[in-house]
Amino acid sequence: MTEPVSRVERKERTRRAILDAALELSDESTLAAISLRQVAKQVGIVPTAFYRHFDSIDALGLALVDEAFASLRTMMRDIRRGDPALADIVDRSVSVLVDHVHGHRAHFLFIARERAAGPPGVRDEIRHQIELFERELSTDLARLPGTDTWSPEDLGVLSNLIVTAMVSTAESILSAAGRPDVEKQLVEQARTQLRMVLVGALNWRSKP
Amino acid sequence: MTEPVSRVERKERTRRAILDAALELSDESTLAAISLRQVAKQVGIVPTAFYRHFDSIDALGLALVDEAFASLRTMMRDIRRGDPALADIVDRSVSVLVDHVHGHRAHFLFIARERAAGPPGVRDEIRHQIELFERELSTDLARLPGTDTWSPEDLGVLSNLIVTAMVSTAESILSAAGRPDVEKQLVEQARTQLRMVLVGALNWRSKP
DNA sequence: TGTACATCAGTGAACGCGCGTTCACTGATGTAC
DNA sequence: TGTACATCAGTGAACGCGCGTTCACTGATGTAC
Repeated sequence: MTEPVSRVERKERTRRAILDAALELSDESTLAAISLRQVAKQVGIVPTAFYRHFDSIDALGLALVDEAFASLRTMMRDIRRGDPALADIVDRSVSVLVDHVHGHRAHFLFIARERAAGPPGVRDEIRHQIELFERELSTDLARLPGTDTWSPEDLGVLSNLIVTAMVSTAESILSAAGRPDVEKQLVEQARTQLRMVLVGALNWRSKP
Repeated sequence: MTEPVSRVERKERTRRAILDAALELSDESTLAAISLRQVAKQVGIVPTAFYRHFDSIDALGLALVDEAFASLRTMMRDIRRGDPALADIVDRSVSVLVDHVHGHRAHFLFIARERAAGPPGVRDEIRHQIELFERELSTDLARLPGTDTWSPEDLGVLSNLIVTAMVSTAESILSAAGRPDVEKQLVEQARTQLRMVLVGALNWRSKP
């Protein structure tokens, strides 16, 4: 019993299949090295049908960036939710990050690769989105007790340090796929790093 | 008056030209997206002559990784030299890093790109080399006063955090090329981050 | 409800082009005697 | 010093292949009346 499917719905399914195929293919290489024909073949359409959905591989790349960061924002909301005590903020944050890396493996891999090697437009967009994350984190940090004496600059610097460390943690976990012992060690390392940074932060006083 | 040139010397010059051409081309894209023919054209040799020097673009990539890390080791030696007091270790390290990023711009760019998006062999080699750096840094850190009570694990974790932050700083500086005000801010940020981390480290006690 | 027409996702042939790799070659440099 | 031969970096033709893009098309779905 196959349901009847509208034209719009069918088109959306193909679009979805193209995005997934591109994600999967760039898993083993990078968007810059993927051909329109490879994507079409993987989807099971003729190469020219690609143009019904995207103008070029680059345009497809920008769509993937949007998707990936949408899922990252979900993650940030997950971390904020519950308004946890300072004591377990580290454990909670790392756990949520690790869960999302597993749940959105392809998206994380895509961002990690294209951040460094994607087409210029894609690269800029990723850089910009990460900056937005840092600013959001700054705002969150300003609400923590003990940061009253901090300058806005130092808050930004701290938030950049944390985001950098977490991006690096996510990348390491991705490359440790299939080795649970290595991953466990990486998770422990991430927690210790965040704690070290927090110890530094709590003993920090901004210059006047 | 042109000097006579030996066959060996001539070959070495062409090899050099191939490496430089690949560095320059991967500047705008990534090794995975560069063709043997593009490299040959840039060098001014016929495509087949490439094989006199390298088996494939991947082999060329590995040679570039070796080169780039050789220059990074020079940098590490520069930082260690002079056995500086704890007080200015941060300023010295950041200054040396920034100098080397400017002096070896192409190599740093190459590593930054290929670390995330290069051919698997190249990626693994870069990862391995960065690990070696972390271990070296661990050894250096163990010599600092105040780390007597630290476990080897925590030393490794700290050294990973520092290397991650410095890699990220190098990448930011590269993408701030031509904007000295932005770069100045990034350098200041790197210094503050290292100081924050050191404050954290000095107040840290490893679990028993 | 039935008919006639419009829309448009996907098709398939065709194009010129750059790709990696093979092969037999050339001619300057190097070596043995 | 002069000659005969070996080496080997670079040449150039040729190959089959996958590339992005064009174009006119098909036929199922959607819409107007």
